[in-house]
Amino acid sequence: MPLPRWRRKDWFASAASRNDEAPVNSKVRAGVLMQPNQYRDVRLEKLEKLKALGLDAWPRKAKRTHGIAQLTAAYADPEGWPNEKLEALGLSVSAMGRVLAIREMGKSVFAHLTENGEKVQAFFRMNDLAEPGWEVLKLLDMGDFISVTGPLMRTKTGELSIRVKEIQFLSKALLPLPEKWHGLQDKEQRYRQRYLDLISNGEVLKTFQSRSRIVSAVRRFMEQQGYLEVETPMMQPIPGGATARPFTTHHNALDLDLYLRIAPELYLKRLIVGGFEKVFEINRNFRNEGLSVRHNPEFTMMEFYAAGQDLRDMMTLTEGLISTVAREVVGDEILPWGGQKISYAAPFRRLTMKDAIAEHGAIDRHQLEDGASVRSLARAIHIEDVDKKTLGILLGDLFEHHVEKQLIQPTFITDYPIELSPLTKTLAGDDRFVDRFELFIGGMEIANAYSELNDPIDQMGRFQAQMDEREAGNDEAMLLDQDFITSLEHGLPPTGGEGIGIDRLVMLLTNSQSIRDVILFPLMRPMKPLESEEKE
RNA sequence: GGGCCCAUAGCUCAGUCGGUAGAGCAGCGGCCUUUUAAGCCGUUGGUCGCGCGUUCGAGUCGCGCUGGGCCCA
Repeated sequence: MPLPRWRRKDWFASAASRNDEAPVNSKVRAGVLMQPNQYRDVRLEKLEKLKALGLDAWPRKAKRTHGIAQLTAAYADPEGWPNEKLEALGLSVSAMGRVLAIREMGKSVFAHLTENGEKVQAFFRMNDLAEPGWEVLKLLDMGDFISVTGPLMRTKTGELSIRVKEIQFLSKALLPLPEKWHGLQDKEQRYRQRYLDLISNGEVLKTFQSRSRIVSAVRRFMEQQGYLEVETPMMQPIPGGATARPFTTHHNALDLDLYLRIAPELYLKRLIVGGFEKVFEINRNFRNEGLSVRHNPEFTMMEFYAAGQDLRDMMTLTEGLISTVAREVVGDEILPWGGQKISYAAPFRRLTMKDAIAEHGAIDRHQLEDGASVRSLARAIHIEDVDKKTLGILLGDLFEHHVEKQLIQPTFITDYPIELSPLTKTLAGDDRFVDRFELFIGGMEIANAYSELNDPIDQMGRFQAQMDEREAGNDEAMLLDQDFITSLEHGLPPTGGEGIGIDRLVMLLTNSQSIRDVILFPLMRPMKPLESEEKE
């Protein structure tokens, strides 16, 4: 049996030599493959000197009695801890961190150590350092991880500092950090080498720490509401639950083509059929589409379903969730968004799709009831194939054009055309529209909720309509999932369901204008391999 | 997919009308035992993203390509 591709010796080499005619972008490859480099050479020499002093540049464990945050929280206040009191305390601490600034002053040196976004000053004096401390200090570079040990003190300017008696190298950095004042600005390099972005741009670390807290607060809120977190397949034989093009993959042992999920929806509903009352899932979806400031091909979505509930319940929960998370994580319900302010205080505004088009498009409401006038409104904004499209789809087009970007304050849009919503119950009394809302904030779609369609016969008809669309060439139309229909035939109770885009929520709460600023490693075209490697 | 913009030292950026490539930070050497982007003196470092063209001469002008950004679809 042949070895799998990745086990074969030549695989890395052949993978690396693809596109070998293409030129290399030299800007982003500095240091990547141990190319000669002025900075590394100097630091390698220092490394040799460390070894000559009998020191390990990469020991197994750091000497550490306190985290830097712990020290600053306890002792940074100059009122409570004036220098005399600190000296009298006589506490010797060991702290570790990355060296982000070094200020040499002859026979004394100041450095800032950072750990987890917090920093503390280390004060080295020739006379204070135990042998061979001064020799070791001369080998220190910015970017190195070190541990320092000594008593706490306060400098003349009042800054809490460690009067260092002992230095321990923890990790010698061979490459230099970006410029200390401006940080790393080049967007490409910030995304490709996110670690450098995190080290040198303090706000970036804060944003991603906020992201973690937001996800955690969302999870806590859902659990408090009685929802159970579940995990459903990310690899699906029939990608369903949304209209989008999927990524394909393959399982070898079963010789089975699979799709990365575009949504967990159909599996979560099966769980409600199976007897779960309230479930949620926070996980990645994958959609094979272009990139923009609001789209990354893999993105994080929370979907949740509650038996016995409808759209109104979902609205209440959503308002509560978002305003609570804003308060808990950011500490306020009114937050900046670009040059504007957004109020996350519940309740959010509610508006039907038609009313929204009328209001924001300055269009007479009656024109939206009549097919001919809707078509002419659509032509006026250069919608393609107007004559082939149904009224509902054209309403969606009008909404997108006139309204979406205008919805800065949180707004629930309701009463969606049935054509846009194959998995949703119709409105009582008007089967051209469905019981669905989308929540818009900051001009972005943040959430999408339904009173879930639980009539298997109706659902089969909707799938049929989607398959017809597929026949007609729309490769984003949904595929028939027979097993899902079967589950509905066993009985899905009335169910409220919703998806919330976590990345976009994080964008709003951290005032980040691009989704790439809230995804640690956004999708990038890979760098081309180096020529030197190919010439082996 | 279409349009516009960007790519110069490790990083942040200048570079005029086409005439042998510059600064700050970082690095290296020196001075400085309480500094805060420390300061002062000296100094190393360049495939100007890649290729082709125009020209006596291209970082600069033209075309193509690569990567990235923004806007639109």
